[in-house]
Formats: sequence, structure tokens, C-alpha cells
Amino acid sequence: MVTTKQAEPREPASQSEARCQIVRTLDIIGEKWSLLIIRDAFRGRTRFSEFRESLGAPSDILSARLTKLVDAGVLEKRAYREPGSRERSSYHLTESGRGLALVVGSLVQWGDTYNPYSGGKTSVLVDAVDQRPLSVAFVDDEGHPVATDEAVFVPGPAAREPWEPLR
Amino acid sequence: MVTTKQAEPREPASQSEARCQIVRTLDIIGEKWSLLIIRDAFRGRTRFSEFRESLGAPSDILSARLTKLVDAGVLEKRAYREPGSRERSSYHLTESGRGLALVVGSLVQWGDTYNPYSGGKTSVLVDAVDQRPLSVAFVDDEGHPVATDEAVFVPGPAAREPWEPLR
DNA sequence: GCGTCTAAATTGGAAATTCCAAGTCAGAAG
DNA sequence: CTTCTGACTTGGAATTTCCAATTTAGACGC
Repeated sequence: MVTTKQAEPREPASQSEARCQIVRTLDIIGEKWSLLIIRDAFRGRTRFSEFRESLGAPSDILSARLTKLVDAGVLEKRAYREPGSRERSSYHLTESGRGLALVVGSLVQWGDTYNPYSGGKTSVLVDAVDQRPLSVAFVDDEGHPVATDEAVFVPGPAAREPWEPLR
Repeated sequence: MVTTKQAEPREPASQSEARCQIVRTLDIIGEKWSLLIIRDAFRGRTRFSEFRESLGAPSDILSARLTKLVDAGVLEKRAYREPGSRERSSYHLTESGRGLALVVGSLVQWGDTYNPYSGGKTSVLVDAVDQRPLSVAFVDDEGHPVATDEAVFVPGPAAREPWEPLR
């Protein structure tokens, strides 16, 4: 039970309305285990027990994270029934969740590039159709790749104070 | 004080040797505040006091994170001297740290796409040369963009067990 | 010397989060 | 009605984060 705070209207798990996109995003996927759950979801895992075994995360935390990701619209809860068993829940990436492929992909790519594991890669990104290797990159509005060091973050309309773009 | 462990040869802060690239990456940038420090670094902030004021993070945590990011090779510690002041430290993205632009960019893009803030974007990604807007995307080995839902993660050589690629 | 100033930490203790082991719940099978 | 099993809860310990107060180390004036 989640300690029913007295008073406190409490919307249905409202997301943070932080100005910064990164803060809002990390409020959803930034806690311990969340991104690993999502990684596992991209590997086709869907059940509580699969996540539990693969991650080794505490079951109460896993439960809380799955609920949070469902509330945030990243995962979707479905029912399944194994023959001879009662109905249970499974968790599937939503459209929004599949959108995190770029986040997961860039984390994987950074790890491969700057902190490679001597034994090789556990996970490789390929085209679903022809299996050719893919990478994550910046592209301009015409779909042409742009070198990483040519991209800069500049203040948008919601910025409270300007900053000097790096480089 | 950081409890000087007796003995313990101590390599230069050995990273986790986890098989999974995401685990290795999150071991470096997955703790609270780390990615926001890096975001700020991309906004040109370099000093302890700048990070402190901009983030509102506790100073002990900020100190610990900066040290960890320096040890991990993401940030680099430099000395600067304000006229009439003693020498102090500033923190700058290394090559490895600048490589995190894709991670930060994909987090920003996901926030914009799936959890937009009513007031607009705080941060926009543009080409440093001609200021045209950029996005983060999957590209094949010839530099052609590939639709997000066409990318899948498949087991690499270091995978301990195979999995069904999603979709 | 001595006291003051300031940015960058460090420290002690409270609060929140995570971990772990054990327990509950709900249907299915016997 | 007893057992089994996957999906959670629960209580309490361990760890991490938070907060306020303090320390540190040079620069400055005296």
C-alpha cells in the first residue's frame, strides 16, 4: 500500500511538467532498473518472471517500475493465459516505448565505442529486413548524416536563459 | 573522506566489466544527476558553482558525480584562475563525453515527441555551421536513414543466450 | 603575522530509495 | 481442501540522497 497521504488531490500519476525534456524523460526512465527493463523488452521479454530472472532486480522494485512504465505509457499491460494456468499479465512496448529504441541504441553505441567489453558485444543493432548493421547518428532535415561534433544544443523557446552553444 | 581502503592497488577507477553495453554505460552515467551534469556541460557550463546553481543538486552529490565522471573519462578537470582569485577547477567534456551528444539528443527528442511540454522546447539540436535543425536517427552503413521501427537488437558474440528480435 | 572573503568541497544526521527474505493472493490441478 | 506457481506485498535492513553546517585553501587588506 502506498501510504494514502491525507488531502493531496493527486492526479492519476501525472508526469512531471518540467521544462527540460531530459528531466521529463528521466522522470520516466531514469530510476534504477527502468532502462534495463526497456532493454529487455526490446529483446522480446514480456513477463514479470522473465524480467526478474534476466535482471535479478528485487521483485518489489520490478513491480513498481513496471507499474510506473505502464502509467507513463511506455509499456502496455496485457493478459495472457498459459494452458493449464490462470490468467497473468505481460508487458509490451507501446509506440512510445518503441520510440526509446534510439535512446537504447545510443547508449549501446556509446558503450561499444568508449567502453568496449573485451569479450565483444552482447547486443547489435541491425535492419530488421536485410540484417545490415545500423548505427545511431545525427541527420539533417533532408536525411543526410551529420558528424557528431557538428551538432550543438541551442536554447529553444522555453529556455529561461540563453547559453553559449558549445564549440 | 572517502575511507582510504587499505591495500587495494587501485587502477584509475576501473569501470564495471559488465557484458552488456547498457549496464556499463549506466554504471557511468546512470546515477541521479549525472546526465543532467552532462546536459549542462553541453550548454557550456564548466564550474562547480554553475552546475550547483543550475541543477540545485546537493553539493556533496555534485562533488561525487564530478569526480566519478572525471574518473570515467567523460569529463576532464582543468584549472582556471579568475583575476584576484586562487586557482580553481573547471570540468570540460572530453572526446568521450562529447560522444554522449547522441544519448542526450535522443533523450531530448523522445521527450519532445512523446511528452512535449506545453511551453515549447528548452533545448533544440542544430547544425553548428548553418543552424539547421537536426534529429537523431538510425542510419545504415551507407549513411542512409532507416525508419525507427525497422531497427532491431540482435544478440552479439558476447550474448550468453539468444533472443527473438522484436518484430 | 591575523582576520576576512570565496568557491569547492566535506561532514553528520535525517529522509528517501533500494534491497532482501518472507509472506500473501488467486486461480488451476489433483 | 490441499498443493503448486507466478505475480506481486510487506517489514525491516542497507544504501543512497538530501540538507545544513563546516572545513579547506589560497587572495586580499591590514
